[in-house]
Amino acid sequence: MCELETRDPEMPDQRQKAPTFRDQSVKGNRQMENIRPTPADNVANLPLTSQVATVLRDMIIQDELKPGERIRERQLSEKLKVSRTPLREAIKILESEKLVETLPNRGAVVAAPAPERIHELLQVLGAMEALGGRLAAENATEAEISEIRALHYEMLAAFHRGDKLSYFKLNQQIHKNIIQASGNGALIETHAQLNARVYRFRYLSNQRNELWHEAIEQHEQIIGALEARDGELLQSLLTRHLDQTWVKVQGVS
Amino acid sequence: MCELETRDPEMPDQRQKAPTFRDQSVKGNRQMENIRPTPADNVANLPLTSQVATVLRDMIIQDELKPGERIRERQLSEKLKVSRTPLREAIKILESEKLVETLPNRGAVVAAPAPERIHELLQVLGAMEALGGRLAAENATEAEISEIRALHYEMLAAFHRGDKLSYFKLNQQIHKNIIQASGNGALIETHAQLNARVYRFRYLSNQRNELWHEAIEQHEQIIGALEARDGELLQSLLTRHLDQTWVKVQGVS
DNA sequence: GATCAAGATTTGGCATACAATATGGATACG
DNA sequence: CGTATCCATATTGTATGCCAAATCTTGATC
Repeated sequence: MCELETRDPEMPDQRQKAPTFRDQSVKGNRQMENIRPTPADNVANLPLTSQVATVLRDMIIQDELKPGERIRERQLSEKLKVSRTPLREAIKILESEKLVETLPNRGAVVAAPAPERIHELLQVLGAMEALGGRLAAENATEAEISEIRALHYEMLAAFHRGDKLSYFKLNQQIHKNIIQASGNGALIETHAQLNARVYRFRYLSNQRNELWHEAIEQHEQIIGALEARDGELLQSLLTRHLDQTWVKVQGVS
Repeated sequence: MCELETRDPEMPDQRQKAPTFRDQSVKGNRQMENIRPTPADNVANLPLTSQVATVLRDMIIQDELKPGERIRERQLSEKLKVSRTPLREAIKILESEKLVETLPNRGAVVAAPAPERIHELLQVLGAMEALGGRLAAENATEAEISEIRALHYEMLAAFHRGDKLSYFKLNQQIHKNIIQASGNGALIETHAQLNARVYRFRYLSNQRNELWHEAIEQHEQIIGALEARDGELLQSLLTRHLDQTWVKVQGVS
């Protein structure tokens, strides 16, 4: 017993790999001479599990890990320079976000939702945006509305430049801002989580689709309704908008 | 999740460590003579992490773990007779379900949402039920509608008996069935997850409230609309129903 | 009485061990 | 030649011990 050491003192090389800076923040050292002001720390010193989950989530959403692809724990943990423990915990998080599926004794694979599933998700997302629109019409500040209008013009700019990527991201941002203007935190979270599940498909659809002008048209109406604070109209516009998304996404799988 | 009984046959004693099963498994022994039938194994031999998550979830929803209460890993892992590894993974699952919160370096506590949060959740839930109702009006089978009607009468029975617990559970079941009749899998999942977060509050509210007859009245209309397959009406009834829930829940925290 | 320093406890994370299962290839058999 | 069986290997699931960092507790000092 007592499988003593086997521990070598040059391990620091082994552990600090990830973007974690957990360094001298102990109490004795209270005067801050050249300590970096640690505004960015709020990102970096989160639990490693959360960081790993974020990385994985981005890898999946950005198609770096393809749907159906298997996630091998050891291999990935080496690549990310973390141990299996936080990686496995991160996988559990993504699993309950439905971004990965795990089969008993066979590990995790990136979720590959069937087209019908995407349709379902878009329906739910549509209901969320409808609610968000209704609430935003009541609660949005003028500044929020102005920002949305500004984003809309940026999107128009990207549209006329043919910059599909910027167009897509601004489009997403506009919807996100509308939801955020609702002031309903639970809605914001739920919407974000659902959106992550369809993000990749909407991205792919955007890449190969020529229905831009219709979406532009709809956005114009949507923002108009928001500025007029017409909740009912906004609600129905958003629902229809998401239905249209399904048309565009269809067949991309 | 989180409804009628069927709980606790498997949980209390966690001794399915692999007492048997390891000897003549793969050999030519194809017919199984006196192996214990254990049809419940399909539940019991899920990954331990999932089992632990289920147990914890039930403990939280059923108020066995109180909001704000701290979850000490080692202590709880001893109590459940599992190691810290699956317990920690289970906690991550519940964390992303928002049933627990974890503070960095201070571990997990049972979520204690502010009343305003509950209101937000009920709004989102209302939007989901509205969607569910609309879809159910289109897609529900006659059998599903009949079952809902039957549950309604059971609920009336419980009402007249003053059996609050049964009333509550049947009420929940009815709403769950409506959502299920929508045929939208993504909606079913999302609804269940959100519902878990407010379950306890609705339960407590039900225990100490005298607005039963109004809810009964509303349910009558809801089921009528479903039978008439009037999606629009159903949608608005359900939204209003959930708004009313907020009135009842208010002040229970 | 306030402050600070030294334990005690707990979480976060790593590494390792090992059993159970899955996978893929080799082999045997028809 | 094809198919079924068996074994080696890889991988996951779980347990366990360890350690560092952070938090909490306590006690001592001024």
